[in-house]
Amino acid sequence: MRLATWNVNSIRARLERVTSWLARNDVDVLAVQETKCRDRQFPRDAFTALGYEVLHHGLSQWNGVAIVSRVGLEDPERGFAGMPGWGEPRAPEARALGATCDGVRVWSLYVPNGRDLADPHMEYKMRWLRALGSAAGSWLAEDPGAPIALAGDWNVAPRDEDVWDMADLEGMTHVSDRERRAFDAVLDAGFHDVVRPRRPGPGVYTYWDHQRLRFPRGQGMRIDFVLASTALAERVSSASIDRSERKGKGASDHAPVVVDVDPAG
DNA sequence: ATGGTCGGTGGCCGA
Repeated sequence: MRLATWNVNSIRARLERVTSWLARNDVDVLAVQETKCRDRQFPRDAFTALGYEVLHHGLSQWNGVAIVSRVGLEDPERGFAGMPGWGEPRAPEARALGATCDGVRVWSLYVPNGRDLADPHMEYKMRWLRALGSAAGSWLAEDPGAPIALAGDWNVAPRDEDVWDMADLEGMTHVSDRERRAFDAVLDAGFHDVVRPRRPGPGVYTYWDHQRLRFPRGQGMRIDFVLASTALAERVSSASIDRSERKGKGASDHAPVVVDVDPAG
């Protein structure tokens, strides 16, 4: 099974890019983030025409997550148990969507952007990450051999080599110690970054800000991950980042991350 | 030169 994750930064603006990429790359399951639309606005027909089923969770013009699959899409879950909300009063946002695809529990995740270390959004991001780690840990406590993929835009660059220059990012979000600790807590709960061992850095990124000409300058960050449970990680045969999708007019600011998974033994 | 671009939307907000 070929599994991918991609923050598309508006599915309606990116529809041609995404569908043609799917058709060219033989992808079975795509976890999508930042669809930026409500359910009724999601362009389903373009995917069903290619033989995919679509599961979408969107509540407004912000956020929005989807899973597109041609190998099944069972037991949908919108949000996870204990997922924090935002606002006053607190309300859940469309940032997490789970479904089982050919026996693999796939989560499409869009971790909140902290904006600034002193911004209230930062506390929200921390709450959200900790709750995700806790939920993911409980799934494995229940079934240690479960094949689970936590796929998405984590808005955290967990190691120094995941960014172009730590000096340029001093005092910024994505690289702070507490964000990194929260990310590492998910790994400690029994999950594995299956891309880095196969795509060693430095200079391997998934995101380049549209602002400040980050892409032409090679100033990227690796913030999109497929974190696989041990049982799933053992089945991963290859992994890559399709940097070519960041090129040209009409590109998202993120590139797709692709993982190949062997059939269950 | 400390900005530069893209989305959503509706006359700014979010990344």
